[in-house]
Amino acid sequence: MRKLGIDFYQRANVLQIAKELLGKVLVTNWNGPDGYREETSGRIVEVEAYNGVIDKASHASGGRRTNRNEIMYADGGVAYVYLCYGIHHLFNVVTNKKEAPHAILIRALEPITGIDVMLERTGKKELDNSLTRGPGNVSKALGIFTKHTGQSLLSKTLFIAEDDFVWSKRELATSPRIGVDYAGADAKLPYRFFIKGNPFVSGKPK
DNA sequence: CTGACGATTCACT
DNA sequence: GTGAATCGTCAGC
Repeated sequence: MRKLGIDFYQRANVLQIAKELLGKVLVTNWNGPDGYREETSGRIVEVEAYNGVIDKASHASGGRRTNRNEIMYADGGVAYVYLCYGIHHLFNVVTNKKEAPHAILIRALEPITGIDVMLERTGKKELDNSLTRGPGNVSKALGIFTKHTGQSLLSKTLFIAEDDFVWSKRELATSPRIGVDYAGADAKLPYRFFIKGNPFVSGKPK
């Protein structure tokens, strides 16, 4: 496993980065209550790209800049985590350089390590598709909260890595983003990328 | 200070 | 398919 470097995140094409994130491994490694590290990780199978100030679906649409989304304007390679519906913590990867507010929402993972810890965090009894299906569930399973916003993705407790795993091209699918109907024409942009047929991908199958 | 609402999820009809 | 949960954020007064 090789941790992705800063250059991966700071490129200008957020759609390209989003596609490349499919198949990578998202890892958290927080200190557990007993002092031991609790590593949890999963392979990324669904993402959505948010393309800066020109993207009406983005929190940074039109150059909108608030205390909440300020971190989107930072140099790429950090986390943007915010609370949605007062319940769900949604985890995003900030990309591009300073002042270019690009972000990629991680929507689903296929669990790899720490499944027992994830079950504990989510209150589930056994592994099924719902454990890391959907952005709210991803954060819950990996123990990601709004307090982690701004944390470097090159840190020891939160990072993304690659191994030698590769998808076949046929498995890559594209669609409009979910839950962004307020964005007018931009709601139709094909900025959601996922692995066709993977059971952890959110939404109805096909 | 106030009110409206959201890049969602889940239980229920 | 419908609706509730739940609270920080933000625009407007």
